[in-house]
Amino acid sequence: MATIRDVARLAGVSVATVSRVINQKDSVNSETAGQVLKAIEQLHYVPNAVARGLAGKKMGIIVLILPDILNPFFPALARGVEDVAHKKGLTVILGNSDDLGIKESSYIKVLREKYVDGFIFASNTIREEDVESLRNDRIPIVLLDRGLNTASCPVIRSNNREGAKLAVQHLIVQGCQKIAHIYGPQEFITARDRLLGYEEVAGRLKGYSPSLMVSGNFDIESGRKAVEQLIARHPDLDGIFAGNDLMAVGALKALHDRGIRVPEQVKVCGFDGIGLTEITEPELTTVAQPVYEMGALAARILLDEIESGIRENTLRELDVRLIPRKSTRKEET
Amino acid sequence: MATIRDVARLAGVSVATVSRVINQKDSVNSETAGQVLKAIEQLHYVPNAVARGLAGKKMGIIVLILPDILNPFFPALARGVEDVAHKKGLTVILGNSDDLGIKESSYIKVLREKYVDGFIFASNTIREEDVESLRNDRIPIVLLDRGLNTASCPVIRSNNREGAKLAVQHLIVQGCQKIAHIYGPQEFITARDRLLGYEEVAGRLKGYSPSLMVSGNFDIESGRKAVEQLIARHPDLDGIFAGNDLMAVGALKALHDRGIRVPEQVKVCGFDGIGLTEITEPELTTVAQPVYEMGALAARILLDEIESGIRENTLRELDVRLIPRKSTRKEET
DNA sequence: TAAGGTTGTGTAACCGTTTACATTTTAACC
DNA sequence: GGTTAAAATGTAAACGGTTACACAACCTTA
Repeated sequence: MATIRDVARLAGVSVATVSRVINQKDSVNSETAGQVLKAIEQLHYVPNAVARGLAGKKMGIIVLILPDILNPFFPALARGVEDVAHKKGLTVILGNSDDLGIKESSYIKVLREKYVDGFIFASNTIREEDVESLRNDRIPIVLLDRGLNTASCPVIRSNNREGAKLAVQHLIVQGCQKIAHIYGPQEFITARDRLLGYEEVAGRLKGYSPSLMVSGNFDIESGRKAVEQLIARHPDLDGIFAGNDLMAVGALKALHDRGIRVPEQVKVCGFDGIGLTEITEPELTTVAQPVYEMGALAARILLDEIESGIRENTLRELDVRLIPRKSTRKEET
Repeated sequence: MATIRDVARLAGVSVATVSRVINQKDSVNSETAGQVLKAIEQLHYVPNAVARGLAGKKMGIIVLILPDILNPFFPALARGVEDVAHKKGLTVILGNSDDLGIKESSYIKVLREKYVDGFIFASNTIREEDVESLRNDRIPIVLLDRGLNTASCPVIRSNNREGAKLAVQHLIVQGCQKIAHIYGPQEFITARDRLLGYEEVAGRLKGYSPSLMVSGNFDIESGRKAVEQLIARHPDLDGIFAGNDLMAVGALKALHDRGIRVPEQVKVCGFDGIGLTEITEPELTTVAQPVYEMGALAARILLDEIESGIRENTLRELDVRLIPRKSTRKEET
């Protein structure tokens, strides 16, 4: 592999000049630049990223830490990040944290020494101290789905509360009168906001009772179990709003197993808009988050900060949209 | 951040000695080593990975190139790779190629200059020349799902042909007599092998006809269309072996739309074993590949080669296993 | 006891860039 | 033409490690 010195020699200039041409920094006589370019061409010279990284403390790499790429919510996020990064010539390192603060810290420790340009955390367990320490070293960060309190960096999330309200209102319009909610782990702000949205709308219903809210873990199995509880408590329930799609799928399964027909007897609505929702029978109504766009936006914000060095610690809340499908269809009379 | 020179100064030795202690190379007096260790501790010194990378041409990074992380087959693969890599202290760069040779080349070009330690290609379109050029630079590679001809590097895949035979035999045992096959793009060896396995077993059936084989694209929509064709040609067909799970899901949908009941009238079997298969109604029988293990194995082989420098260009074919579910259930009489 | 091995350590070159600073050349103005 | 600013280029010191080579001190061994 040719080095910058080879190029300099062939072009009859110093390495500094070659570097200037490559980076289009400072001024270079256009004729000289031509010589250099020709030499670069001739030697098939490509600048070495590691040497650059060492000198400039930036490797052209961003890191995406998420809980688990196996969770069907995250591939779209990852793809959004990667597409934007790749377009700008950066590469993406992927880390699965399993929502373990320790694992996150370990990624940060290792990657910091690799001079990565920035981090995107889609994981809910990042430690405040880790964020602080990265900020101190002026390493850009973008957070997904975190609370406002962490106002020291840009945060992206979607409008979970509004989404939940949309879901419940939709169920009402479709004729439901007794609507239950399976909520996710309350340490996640997303789960809290969805619960709040539910309460705001469903709380006004005549048939409402706090016992219509049961907890789940954001996975299929817990959705299933939640339905068992709900049916026992409220045999007359006619609508379920699940805190995410996986739990909604579990609910669908439990209802099917008990011979309760969806949507005729009970209508079900999920949240997230993952691909699975088009595959269930009946297809699942859901409140779709713009997951790919969230990833892409996170990457763009991160890259902007990397390029400009300017922090914009704004909170961006993206709009969600309801996708009505068969699982909440009103029977034609 | 402290550097190796700070440590050397504090310990009263040369940087070479510090380096020796860190890397446990060459011999160092144990007393001296103690001093160095103490200094390292005291300064919270962590070696800089980029400087190391520049000197040693290895950044402690491996690359996983796959067609598209959105395809539900790949997250498990990625997770397998990442878990093994993370355990050994390496990080993983992820690239989506969209099965475009150009995109793969572009990743290779960029990443080579980042001194990545090795590549795993789960993408079917890597150019022979790219493989060659990496091999020439002694950069380790592992290939997934490629043919034998590319015998210049380790290849991992699962036993697609046996799996297809398992699937068809299972359908026969469940009572099917006229079994169709929806095959994937024939430029993929996986799709070819599955087709061969199908022909080998189904070809012996009385009702067999070449027109029972129709093509698909490994996606849901093409599975749907394939069924339309099949039903038109063979209204009496009673079994479908789809070349992958996504097409099987499409088949299920098309059958459902036409009011054909699964498994009573037609039985359906997929291939891959992705999570979706547990969510359909009826749940989908499938031939499961050990996807996570394939990823983990690929990473282990790669890391072995990185550590030892020894190439073992073997082809490993992993066993698949049939998971019988409702979509092929025989009605009790 | 002289020759030949180990063991332990330091010196300095090297990996391939960027960039602060110095120096030279050119342009611009009165 | 002389002064000054701007443009163009070169020199060499970072960036933070690894490692070939040299050398000293201490053992062996015949």
